Amino acid sequence: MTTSPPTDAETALVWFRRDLRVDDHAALFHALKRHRRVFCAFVLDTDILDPLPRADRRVAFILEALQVLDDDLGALAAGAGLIVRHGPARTEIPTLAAALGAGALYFNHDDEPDALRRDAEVGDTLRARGLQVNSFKDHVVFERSEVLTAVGKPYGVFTPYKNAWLRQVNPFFLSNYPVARYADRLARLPDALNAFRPTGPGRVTADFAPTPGRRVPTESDIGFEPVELPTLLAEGSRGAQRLFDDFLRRIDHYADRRDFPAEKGPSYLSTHLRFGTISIRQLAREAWARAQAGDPGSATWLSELIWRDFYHQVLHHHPRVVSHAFRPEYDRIAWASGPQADAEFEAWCQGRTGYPLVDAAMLQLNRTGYMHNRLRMVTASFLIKDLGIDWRRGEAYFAQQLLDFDLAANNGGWQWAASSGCDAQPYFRIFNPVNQSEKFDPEGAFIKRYLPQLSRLPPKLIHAPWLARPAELQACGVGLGRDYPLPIVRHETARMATMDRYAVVKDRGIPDA
DNA sequence: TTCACATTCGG
DNA sequence: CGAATGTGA
Repeated sequence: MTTSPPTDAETALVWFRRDLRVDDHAALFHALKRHRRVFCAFVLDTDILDPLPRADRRVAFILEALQVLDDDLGALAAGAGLIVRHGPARTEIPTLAAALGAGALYFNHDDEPDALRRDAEVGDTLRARGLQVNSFKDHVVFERSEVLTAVGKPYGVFTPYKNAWLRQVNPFFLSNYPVARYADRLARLPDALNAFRPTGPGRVTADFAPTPGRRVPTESDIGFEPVELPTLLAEGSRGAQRLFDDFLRRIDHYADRRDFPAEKGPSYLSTHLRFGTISIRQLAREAWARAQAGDPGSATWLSELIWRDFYHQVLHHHPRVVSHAFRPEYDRIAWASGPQADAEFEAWCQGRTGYPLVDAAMLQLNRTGYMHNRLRMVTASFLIKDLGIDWRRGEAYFAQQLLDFDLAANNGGWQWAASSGCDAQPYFRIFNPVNQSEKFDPEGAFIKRYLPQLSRLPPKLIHAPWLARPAELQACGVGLGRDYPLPIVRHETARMATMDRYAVVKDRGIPDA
C-alpha cells in the first residue's frame, strides 16, 4: 500500500542567506518548480549583526548585493522582488512564512555550526506548524558525505580527496539550475511588502511597512555606519560576473602568477563565493572544461575550488575544529601569552612587526578587507611560528577583517599553518619570512604599495632592512625605529623556540605510568 | 515478453 | 554524465 504524496502548497518562501543571486540557485529552482507563488526573503539577522563593530565592510557588501538581487527578481517577473527583514532570523522567518501564508520553506545548506543550529530551530518551528521544509546543496560542488573513501570514510588528506572529486564530477553536477524557466511563478509583492521602514535611529520594526518605497535598507537604517567598498566588489552578482569575465581572460596565467602578490594573478572572487553572488557550479564548470582541454592555469584554479569543498567537508565531519586542533595532540602546545605576547599580537595586527612583507600584508588586510592567499600563509606562519601565538587568535582577527571570511576555509587555512589540521604543513616546516619575501615579491613592489616609507630601498635591502648598513638606510631616507619598526623578533631564534614549543606533539600521550 | 534505443531524471 | 525508465517493433 502506498500513500499519495501530499499536494504541494500553492505558496512557498525562499530564504536567501549565503546565495545572493537569482541565477543557478538550487533552492529557488526547486521552489519555483513545485509551487505556484514563490516569495523571496533575506533576513538581516540581528543575532549575527548585533555583536559586530558598527562599521563593517561585509554589511555594505551584503546590502549592495541585496539591492542587485531585488532588481534581478524584478527583471525576472514584473512586480517581484526581495523581502528584507531585520531581526533574529529564528523568529523572522516563521513570522514571515505565516504572514505570507506559505506552506513550504526553501533554503540552501549552510554547514557552519551556528547556522545549522539556527536552521534546525526554524525548521522545527515550521514543521510543527505543518509547513514543508526543504533544503538543498548549493554552496559547494560536493558536500558533506558526497565524496568518501572506498571504505566509506571522509578523506583527511587533500590529494586523494581531489582525485576522488575529479573522478566523481561530471557536467551534470556542474550544470546550471534553470531558474528563468519558471520565472512567472515569482510572486508579485503586495504593496504592504514594498518598503523597508526604519523606525527611529538604528532600529527597524519587524512589521510590514505600509508605504511603497525602497525595499533594501541602507547601513544607517540598520544601525551601521556607511563604509566604502573596494570598487572590485561593487554591484553584487552583476559585479561578480564582470570579475569572472575578466579572470577568464587570464586564467591560463593563474598557475604562474598566483603566488606573486604584486601581480594581478588571483580571481578576486572569494567574497562572491562566500556570499553566493556567483555560483560555484558556474566557476567550476568553466575551470573544469578548460582544465580538460589541457590548460594548466585552469587546472590549478580548479584545485583551489576543490580545496574549498574539502574544507567545507572537513568542517561538516569535524565541527570541533572550530575551537580545537584537528589533531588533538596540537592542543597540548603552550602558546605564548602575557603582556609581551599581547603586544606582539597587536604589532602583528597593525602591521608593525618590522618584517616588510608581513606588515604590508597586514596593511592590505586592514585597509581593503582582502589579503592575497600567499600572504595569508606568510602572516599566519609568522604569528604562529615566529611569535608563538595561538593560531585561534589570528583566525579570529582574520574573521573580523576579511570580506571573504568563511569559517571552513579560514579555519582550514589557519590549522594548515599551525600544522594542527588535516593535511597540514608539517610542524618543522617553518616559513622564513625573508625568504618568502625574496621569492614572492622579488622587487618589493607589493611591499612598496603598502609601505611607501620603504619605497627607495633597493630589492636587495627591502626584504630585511635591519641588515642594511646605517649609511645605506640613511641614503634611502629610512630611519629604522622611526619611519619603520625594527623587527620584533629574530627569525632564527624564534624558529628554535617553535621547535621546542612543538616538541610536545611528538609525545605519544601518557607513556607508562 | 524481449530487446534496442529514446527520453527523463537527478545535482 | 550515467542510471532508470519508457516506447515500439
